[in-house]
Amino acid sequence: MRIASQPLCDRSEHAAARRRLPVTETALERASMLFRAMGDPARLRLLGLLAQGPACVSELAAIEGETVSTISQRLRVLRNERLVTRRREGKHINYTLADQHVLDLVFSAMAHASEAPAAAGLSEFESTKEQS
Amino acid sequence: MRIASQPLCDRSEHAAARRRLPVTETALERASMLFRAMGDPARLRLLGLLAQGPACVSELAAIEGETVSTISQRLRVLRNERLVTRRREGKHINYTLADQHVLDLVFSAMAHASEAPAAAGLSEFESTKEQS
DNA sequence: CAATCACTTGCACATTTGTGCAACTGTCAA
DNA sequence: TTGACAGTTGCACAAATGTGCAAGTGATTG
Repeated sequence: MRIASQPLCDRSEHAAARRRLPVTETALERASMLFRAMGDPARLRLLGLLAQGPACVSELAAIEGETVSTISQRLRVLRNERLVTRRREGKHINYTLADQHVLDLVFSAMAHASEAPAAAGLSEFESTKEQS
Repeated sequence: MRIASQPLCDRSEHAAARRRLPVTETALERASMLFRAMGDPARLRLLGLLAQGPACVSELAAIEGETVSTISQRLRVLRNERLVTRRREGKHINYTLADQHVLDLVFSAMAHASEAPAAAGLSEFESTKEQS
């Protein structure tokens, strides 16, 4: 089930023109897990809140208007990808962004997102100015 | 079903300590869609390939050992988030990374991912050095 | 000790997502 | 026009994901 059944085009010139990039398979796998963790509005909003300062679960639950359980689950996903860090302080457990890196990621994404008003009815072909 | 039913802790000092951040709800929504699009190993691998140069669908299908249909679907998701661009050239349609921005995002993620060897059995609390 | 607060987790359920097949559109060449 | 090639899309199905409830852990207080 992994073999392309349709006939292939022959475009090996392009393959030759590729730049070499150090992209290992495992790094790619991890990066995708990281993106997936951030790929949920609710979780991303949580990161946004934590970007403004540390907070405990029930605090976040109150702000979001969700159950503590739900928030805890969301934080668990973020924690699994080391996006947030947890520290016990007396009765509560405080969550914080793991590092500035995370924030950069979020801002980069928002920058990209605000450049183009999302995809809806974009023309079939963005530009069409070259020879056959 | 959106009201926290458990008793809340009172930590308003933290709320006061938050830094202001211009994070609109729609920007956040879009960013999460973007992350979601990148949150799949197969699609991220596609971005990795395109980072090395433009390619057409069947070329990518051959490299990945997948059906043309599958690759096309994956590219569609990336295209919806404006991560890649498409241009007809004769018989084929060439895909390219939309901009350098995208590459930065991927590299940032991989940097973060390689810092910590993914989460598995990390200690319950990363650090525990403060008063009650 | 028991009671309470703060949080986590097991489970069940509905929703979303990814995939391939088959059928479609669109391009080029004879 | 016909045929071959390059991609896309509708559909159905399996797998993954997000959610809340209820029951659990762990720390603090009486």
